[in-house]
Amino acid sequence: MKKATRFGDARAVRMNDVAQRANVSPMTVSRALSNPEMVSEKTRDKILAAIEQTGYVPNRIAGSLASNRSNTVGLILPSIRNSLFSETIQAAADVLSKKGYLLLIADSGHLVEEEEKLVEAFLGQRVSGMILHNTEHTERTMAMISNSGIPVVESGDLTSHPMDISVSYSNFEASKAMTRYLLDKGYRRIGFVSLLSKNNNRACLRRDGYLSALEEVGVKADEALMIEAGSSLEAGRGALTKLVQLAEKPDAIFFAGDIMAAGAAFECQKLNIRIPDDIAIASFDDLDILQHMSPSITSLQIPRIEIGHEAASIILSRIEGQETSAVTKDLGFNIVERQST
Amino acid sequence: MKKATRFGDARAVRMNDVAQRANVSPMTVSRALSNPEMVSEKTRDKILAAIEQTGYVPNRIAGSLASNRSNTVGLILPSIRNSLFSETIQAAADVLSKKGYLLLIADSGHLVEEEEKLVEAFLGQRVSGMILHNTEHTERTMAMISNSGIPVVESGDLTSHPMDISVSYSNFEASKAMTRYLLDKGYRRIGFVSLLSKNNNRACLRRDGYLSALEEVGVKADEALMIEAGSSLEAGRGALTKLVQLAEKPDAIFFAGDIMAAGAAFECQKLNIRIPDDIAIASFDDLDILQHMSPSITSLQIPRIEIGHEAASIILSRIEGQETSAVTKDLGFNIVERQST
DNA sequence: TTCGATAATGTTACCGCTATCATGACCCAA
DNA sequence: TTGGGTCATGATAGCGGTAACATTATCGAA
Repeated sequence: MKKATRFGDARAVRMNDVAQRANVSPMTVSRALSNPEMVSEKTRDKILAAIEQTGYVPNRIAGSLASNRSNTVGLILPSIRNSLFSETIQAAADVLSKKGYLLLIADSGHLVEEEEKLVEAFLGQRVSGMILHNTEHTERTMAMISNSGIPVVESGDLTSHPMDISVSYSNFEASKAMTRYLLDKGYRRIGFVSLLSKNNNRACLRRDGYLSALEEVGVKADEALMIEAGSSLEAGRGALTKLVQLAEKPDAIFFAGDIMAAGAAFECQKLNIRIPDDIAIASFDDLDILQHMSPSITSLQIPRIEIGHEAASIILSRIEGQETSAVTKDLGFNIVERQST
Repeated sequence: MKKATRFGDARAVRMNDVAQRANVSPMTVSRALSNPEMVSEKTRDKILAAIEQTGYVPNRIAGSLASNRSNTVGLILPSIRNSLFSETIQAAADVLSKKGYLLLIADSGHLVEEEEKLVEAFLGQRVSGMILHNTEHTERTMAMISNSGIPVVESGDLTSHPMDISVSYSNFEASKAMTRYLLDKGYRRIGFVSLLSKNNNRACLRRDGYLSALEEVGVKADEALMIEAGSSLEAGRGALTKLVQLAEKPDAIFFAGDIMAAGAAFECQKLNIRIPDDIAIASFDDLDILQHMSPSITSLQIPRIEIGHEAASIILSRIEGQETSAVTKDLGFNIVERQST
């Protein structure tokens, strides 16, 4: 069965066509486009005119094949849907597009096997670099990456053993710091609502940070105060409901991710639980809405834009041949204190 | 100055290498990968083993060049940052990745000139299709697209003259319907907070829908009730503040986009303005948080996921050669009535 | 036995561009 | 005048695959 390629076969204008029209060799056209200064002004003008007339669009596929370079960079996220990432994506895309690079984006659904497939697909596209918002990978993923020789940034967490480049903040330290902050405020029964820890290393690290802070201060962790919830307003409400029904209620709750804290705050409003008098609330990600709620909610400010920006910048400088050997860039975090604690 | 290509020159394994190791011709390897059923099982096993051993990753760039097909689809958004789009992106990515296609995403910053550049870049990559979340384009953009012959979906608004395929809902009708709904509820001084209309056709269409509804019912539009605001919580608060300070206060406000209604609701809380008793509030996009707030906020439910899904599906079927000539797919919208009106 | 259909594999050319080296034009100092 | 430098351009040979056609092996029916 022959596929009816009814579309896409308007035979495209090639460099050769432009060359003929301009009365030069294809090579000169190529130069006029990628190294204009190597071509005399007169010739260049002729060529540009010919391009204009023919509507020529250079075929980067052919160019990439011939030059063994591509102008794409791959980005793999655990979930595109999570709007927290959109600032990171945008920041990366901005930096890259300024240098003529395009961003290939894909979604691993938090699965390392899926990530493996995507890495392979990206390498197949001969991306010039990759950003992985994840620090756990399959053996094969790591083998493929180290084999490829392209710059790769891991950005989900600051890892001590990056494959190549690490640009992030420490989930463990951030979580620990926020817990410390609550402890310093005098809270002692601190609930901890984790993201689903399955397939999510960052969720585990945050929990460990929480536990570590408690331990340092000598507060015994209480399993009953630690629950997991999906990343939604709904789940946040549910978690809050559960925790306030305990016989020994928490005096504060640290929501370790996403939008859960907002859901919980909404639920408090509904249940007439006063924040922070009855219960304090702290959040991990500093979503815009947290500062607008009444009361406004204390949270960790994560350098999301900087991560995208730095990751892309480092990749670019690597591509351009700058050494910048193995890099680990800690972009830190901030505790933004608000009314809720 | 020679660029130090210290990275990326681990000379990659080629199909030829695999072929030699498996004692077959490159062509057989190619077939084993893309049409396995054309190769005998024995040969296929040999080839797969060779691939495994060498860690071969097919070069899609070369494949695309030779076959004149690519496995990428381009998506251009006015702003990646706007989290409203993330569901659309994800839905499209899901559909595409199931068929082995990758998504190139870029951001036009609401500028048609930027869109033009991106379209050119995408065509340069020989994307198999494109999705543009916008219905206004430069002459050149349209020329390039119609020239390319690839399937292109416009998804920002249901337009009567799509370049090729239109998958969306009608901003005009949606806005009009919501305004009608408010009018039917008995509200007569209805404020309208628009997104910045500059470079944003959709914002204008929504405003027109609002005006049209008013006109139909014979309510005279009042300039004082119509203001523009950026798409942020902050801007929503500001808009509300302005409107309630008017001598003749509105009895309802329709926030025609993004997250502004939530900001306004927060502000009401702070100012002790009762919703809907003192003022009713309606929102255009049905963000998750609107249904969780107290009071919950009436809004228009836009088929964001369906748009991504349909757009990608139609493009795929076009690529595969199905006719589906010029398509206009109206995915509609829903008014979700809640406590705020 | 022989021929043609079918399945499995190979050969060749070429996709559209760029790296590399070769060439020609021009200029100036010796 | 001549030789060698510089600048602008051209010719050639791939990049790593795949389309299209060619070839060989295999097998059953005539």
